[in-house]
Amino acid sequence: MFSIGELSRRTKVKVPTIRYYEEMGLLAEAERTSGNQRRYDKAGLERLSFIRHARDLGFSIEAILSLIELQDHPDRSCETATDIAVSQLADVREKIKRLKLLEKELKRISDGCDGHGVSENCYVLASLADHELCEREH
Amino acid sequence: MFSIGELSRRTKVKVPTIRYYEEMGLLAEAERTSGNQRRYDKAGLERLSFIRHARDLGFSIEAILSLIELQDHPDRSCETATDIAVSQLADVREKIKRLKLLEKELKRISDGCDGHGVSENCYVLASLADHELCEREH
DNA sequence: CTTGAACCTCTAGTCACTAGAGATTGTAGA
DNA sequence: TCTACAATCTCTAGTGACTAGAGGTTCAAG
Repeated sequence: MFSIGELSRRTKVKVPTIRYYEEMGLLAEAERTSGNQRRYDKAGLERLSFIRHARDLGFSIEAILSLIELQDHPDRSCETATDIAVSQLADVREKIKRLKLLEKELKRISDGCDGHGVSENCYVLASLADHELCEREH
Repeated sequence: MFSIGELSRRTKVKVPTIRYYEEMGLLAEAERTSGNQRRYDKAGLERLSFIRHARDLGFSIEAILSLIELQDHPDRSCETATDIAVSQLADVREKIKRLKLLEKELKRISDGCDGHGVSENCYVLASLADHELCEREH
């Protein structure tokens, strides 16, 4: 049995965040000492690792809640879990696509400027002001 | 002179968002009709387009505030604007890098599952639970 | 038995909006 | 000119996923 601080150290999840996860129903309510402090065991550690890992992968709290519900009903099909992962993947790919376009434009913008006065037509400001200067839609 | 709704239609920025930008100091306080409704001119339209474009590129409100301040003091060097753009570009590249790692892992995860029961070792759930299954750190 | 780090709950703040209530205004058609 | 009613106004509260701080209590080492 270990304290919330120990759990925090082991999982790299901050203490208030752990309490927040409990409040959100991601973590079961922890056992308490006679003095009302939370105590965790290996199961708690594992669940928090799961949550942290899923959050790192960009899953929303809500999605994780579904995943957890699934774990607690092992009779159901794995399909839902796969659906959630697949939709997460689509999300990530969309984000990458958008960011790559932005990267291109930002590179173009920041390469165009070389430290002259703003009054003499700063390319950064001009580019932002005038969408016509973009190479493509975004 | 046009209304906030018209401005919204032209810039694709929602009406409450326009009011929010005004409150945040990104947009100057608009002129008003005798009945207290906001009226905008070409200058307002241009500034809002600038803001929208910068937001699309992921600049924070705070960064845009700096950029606007720069526009209003054309005597200063363009360097600050370039710095902001360059740091934005670094941000975007970092995000792309991270997302690509996630994409890889998510692909691996969602490919591994084919609809069998969760109890028989669903790969999605197992992967999330056990970081050891990751190909690399994230 | 004392000290002080760690813990507790609670409220409020973050960012960039978004939604809704309830009241007022602008404008097009009769 | 009157009447609808869409659009506008202000204000408050909610979103997601935390983070920060106040003020009080408990645990564990010395």
